[in-house]
Amino acid sequence: MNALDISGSDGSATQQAYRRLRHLIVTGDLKPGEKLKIEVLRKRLDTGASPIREALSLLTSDKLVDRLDQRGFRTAEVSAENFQEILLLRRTLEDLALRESIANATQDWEENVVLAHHRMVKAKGGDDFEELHKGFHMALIANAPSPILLQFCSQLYDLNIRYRYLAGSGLNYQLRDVDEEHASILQAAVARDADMASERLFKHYQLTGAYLAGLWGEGSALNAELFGNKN
Amino acid sequence: MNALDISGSDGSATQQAYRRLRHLIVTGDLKPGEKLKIEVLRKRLDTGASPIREALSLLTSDKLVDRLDQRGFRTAEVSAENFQEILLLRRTLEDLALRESIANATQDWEENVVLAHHRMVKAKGGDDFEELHKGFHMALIANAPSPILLQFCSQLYDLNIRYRYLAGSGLNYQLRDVDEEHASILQAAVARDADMASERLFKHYQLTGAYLAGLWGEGSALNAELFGNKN
DNA sequence: AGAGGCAAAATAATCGATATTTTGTGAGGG
DNA sequence: CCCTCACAAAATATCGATTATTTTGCCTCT
Repeated sequence: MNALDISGSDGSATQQAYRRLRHLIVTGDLKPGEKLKIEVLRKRLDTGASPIREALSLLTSDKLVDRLDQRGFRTAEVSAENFQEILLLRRTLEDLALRESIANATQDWEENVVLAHHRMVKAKGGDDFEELHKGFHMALIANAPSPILLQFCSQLYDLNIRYRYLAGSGLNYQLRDVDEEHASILQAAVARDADMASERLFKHYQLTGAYLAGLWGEGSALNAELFGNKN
Repeated sequence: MNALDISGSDGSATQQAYRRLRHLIVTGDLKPGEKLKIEVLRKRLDTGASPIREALSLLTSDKLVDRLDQRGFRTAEVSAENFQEILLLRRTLEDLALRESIANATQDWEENVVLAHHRMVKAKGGDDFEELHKGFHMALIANAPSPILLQFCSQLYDLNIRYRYLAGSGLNYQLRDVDEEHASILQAAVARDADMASERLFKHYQLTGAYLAGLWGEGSALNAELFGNKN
């Protein structure tokens, strides 16, 4: 790669393709269940077939893409059951991780959490809010001495935001006082109060879940996305 | 693929390579941290570079292989911490899954559990005991309405048996009365007694963990495997 | 008219070769 | 004597084309 290449492209062609495809899927640009033809993607991303293929393999690990034995790839289907499962697992696993993280609290960890929160608040409404929001949640649990658990949480987080985008992004997401919820979790975590932090995180998820589940019930746009076009 | 091809090879070259590499890694034939050179593996498995590459990508999802940005692949490292984490996560997640599985018990499920147990007992000492043992454990939790959770359990199971092989297989594994442990779990599950099944499963893991951890303490062969050759 | 099967097209999987990157080695300078 | 830089060798990543598989459309036969 040329050293002068300015585009946000670090890493190999595979990595680029991975990030771009991931974004297309998470944001719903590539629809659930849509067939992913190598040739089409190759042209769209202007790269070779090998990087595409490898990127799709990587996305398979993230459960964003399904591989059909000799019939290529397609984006993972979505369903109410899948959504509920993700929500439930997140609550369980992040609670677990949060408790372990606080149990092993250090000053470094605490400062990172504060920073992550600050950055998230500052970026409210911005383009990279989503990323920073994840950053905050991951920072909270980052001190759990359990890399595998953390990776599960990260993966579930990504699966979840896909549903958020399918539900019409987080546009009117701020109806609730999410800021206050975040702040109170931060405060409990910094105070090393695992029970309180856990309780507040749990409530945060409960509300988020109710919010998104609500979009389901009312003949919403989400249903169209979910069951409309499966070309 | 030729229709007359008799070898246990269904599926694509990639799938074959995946299964064979997976076996080589889990059984310790490919040592922890060992560099996986495409060219070497290509010759060893007598296939092309592309299938090898894709198989390694798939194994990355299973956490059996690490991908180093532009420096190829190597088998995942092992460590006492990693082992303990796997053990702990398995206990937590399988307990969760078991309770959900029993809560949704059906006759089909019950019969599958009984069958899986029978097959495992029958195969004691046989070549496919390992596979059937996993079959039993997965059958227990299979009724949990949570495919993602089940997949986490399956993955953790595989990571765990890798350590068992590294500890010198399960040769003298039968010192404990594992049969009795399994039977008692089966009995509790069939009786729909979630608490008792959970308690017995937990104890089963505790004993297994102690057994394997014991191999660690005493200047064992495991340490040699773990810290000996990292070529 | 419908079912079944054959042929053609589309698509995925695989291969062989090329380009890029990393790693190892040795000479020159501090 | 050690460190740094440049070059050479090795290995990986990527490309373009070939091969194998699946799907689609059409035709025949009942």
